[in-house]
Amino acid sequence: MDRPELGVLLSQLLREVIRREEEILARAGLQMWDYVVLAALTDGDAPTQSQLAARTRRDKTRLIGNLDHLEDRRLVTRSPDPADRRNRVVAMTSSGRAVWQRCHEQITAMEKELLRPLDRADRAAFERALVRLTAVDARTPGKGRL
Amino acid sequence: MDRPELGVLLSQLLREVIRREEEILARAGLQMWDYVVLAALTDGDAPTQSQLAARTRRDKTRLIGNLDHLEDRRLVTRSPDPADRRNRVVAMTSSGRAVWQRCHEQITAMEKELLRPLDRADRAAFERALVRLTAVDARTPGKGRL
DNA sequence: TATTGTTATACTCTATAACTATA
DNA sequence: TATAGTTATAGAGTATAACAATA
Repeated sequence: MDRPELGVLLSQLLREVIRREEEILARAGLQMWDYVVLAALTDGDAPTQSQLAARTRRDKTRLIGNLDHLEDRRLVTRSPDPADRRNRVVAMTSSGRAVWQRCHEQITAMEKELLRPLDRADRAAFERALVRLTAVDARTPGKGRL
Repeated sequence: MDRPELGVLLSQLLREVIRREEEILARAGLQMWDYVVLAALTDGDAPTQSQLAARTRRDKTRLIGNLDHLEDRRLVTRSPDPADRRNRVVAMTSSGRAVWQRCHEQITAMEKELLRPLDRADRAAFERALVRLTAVDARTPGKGRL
């Protein structure tokens, strides 16, 4: 059975996911990449901005605007590391965590709604497949638009 | 069971698909969007460029560069419609079809390789799910970077 | 006047290269 | 000298508006 190419299917689906996600994030005053950066801090503080850039697969220079925005809104802090004052430790504030959590919950609900057309088995298989496929190979560095 | 958000998984996977696809297309001297436009013509000629733009969900002005490129390489033709000479009928040449076919085969092989980590049932479910999910809602018009 | 295809302009996003402050 | 973070410059990609040809 012939199906459209993966590139077509995936870009179409991702576009829709982004559209719905931006709607949610806009209500919280966040842009997509703000949220990505914020989300990367739920695992724990970033010892340096470069490290955070690598974690989010973004260029360190592109990260700065997001951090400025998040810091202005008191969702994260940048504090010089006393041990090496060139480094800035990036940490989530409690307010930042609250904003992230609210967004994350809404996104989870959005995803559930999006996947509703699938029956339970297919949905499980779909999610399992996605996780499996993205675990395959070493991630490429932080360039590009995705 | 918690999994990463769909946006993360899909963008990661799409990035990898694009990376591999660009490698294939580069060998044929095609850019990604050239290929998308070319592929859209396998279903049949486009009566107007606007119609082709809609078909590929691209802006009509962004289409022009691709058509210039494809026409230079004699992969498509643009001919004024005698019935309404404002319109240009866009058609694939036989050479264009051959180039497309070769790329398409390589891409199909690439996809098979990419999906190899999945067992047969999951792979089928994954493809079925993708097709189902992209059929859900009316496609958004031709703006944006995806 | 309206429409198709094209060109021109402005704007956004990304990549690269300076620059600063620490070490 | 080298590194983390920042700022500045240039380039690519996209959106919008103007334009020429045809209806």
